[in-house]
Amino acid sequence: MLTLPFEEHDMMCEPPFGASFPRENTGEHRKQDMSRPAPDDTSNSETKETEDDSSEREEDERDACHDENGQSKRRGPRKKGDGEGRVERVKLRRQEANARERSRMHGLNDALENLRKVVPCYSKTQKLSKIETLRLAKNYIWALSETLSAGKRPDLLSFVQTLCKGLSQPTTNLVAGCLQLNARNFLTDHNGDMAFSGRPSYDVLYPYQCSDMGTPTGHNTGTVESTKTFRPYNYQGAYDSFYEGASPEGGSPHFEGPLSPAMNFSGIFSLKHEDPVEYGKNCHYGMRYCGVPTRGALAQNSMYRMSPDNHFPYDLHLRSQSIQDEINAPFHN
DNA sequence: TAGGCCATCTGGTCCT
DNA sequence: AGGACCAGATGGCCTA
Repeated sequence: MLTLPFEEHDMMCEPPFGASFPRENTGEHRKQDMSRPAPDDTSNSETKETEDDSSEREEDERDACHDENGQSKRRGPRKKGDGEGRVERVKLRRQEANARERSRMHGLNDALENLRKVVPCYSKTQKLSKIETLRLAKNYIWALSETLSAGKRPDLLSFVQTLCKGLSQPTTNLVAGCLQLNARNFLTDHNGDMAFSGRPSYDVLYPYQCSDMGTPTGHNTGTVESTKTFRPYNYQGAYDSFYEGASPEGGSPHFEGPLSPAMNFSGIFSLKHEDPVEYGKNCHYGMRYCGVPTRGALAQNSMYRMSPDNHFPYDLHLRSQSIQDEINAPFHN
């Protein structure tokens, strides 16, 4: 059963046996196919082979099978009619199989895209790679499981360290950027384990101005676009959102805005989302110096904000003093 | 230009 | 027999 329409294709130009067979002769045809994943490309008239061409080629290939004496290696009568019909059926089945395979892979990619939306670092403009998406999702699940089993709020750093475990450097930077933390603090050691490097330097403490929600200064391996579009993690000290979260399947958020992390980090986590515009306004995530004009407004809403008198290593200041104390505790000890 | 990522084609294998 | 799934090969695109 076909799930997608299919068109004539040049696939039969391929060598008859095995994808590993050298394809020097098919390179030009393949170039045109590769230019666009859409199945319609297969209808390209320049690459399309007629049935007659195909049959003739098969005949040529048969004739080409000669021994050193020029004698054909093929024995017996040729069933030309049946052969053509069979070739046609084989060709048709191959086209159908290709269409199904494309459809299957598209479904797989759709699922992966949905997964991207529910892991902490999501952007329409700069997507995580497939492998990184899977790794981050695994880490995310692991981190959430740890949180649940511990039965208490985790500290931000250990959570992010778990989140970034095994991720590539660029992805670590992106995730760190989403969380408004510096990637250096989450770098893996030589064994692949996370290693916290200690108190960050000044540029880590004050990596950027409030107007920019991007990746921390000096660690932006992403594009300029990414620094504008990644919305930071929301480390929010509130359990109440936990049961409000939409299911990843049914409530998968769709942000038309620049970006959206899929969750709040709140000790307990949820998929609750805020207006993307508000993310830009609120400067929720500390690690940024929030400008004076917005500071007053931020005082009520920001999870973290710069504060000259607090002792948190990142100079983060929590809205809730109790939460702040809890998170700061490990660093005071 | 090399390397990473991706989409697609392809043949093999398993299952219904 | 035919569909689903898988892995290898290939070439295009993008970025450092």
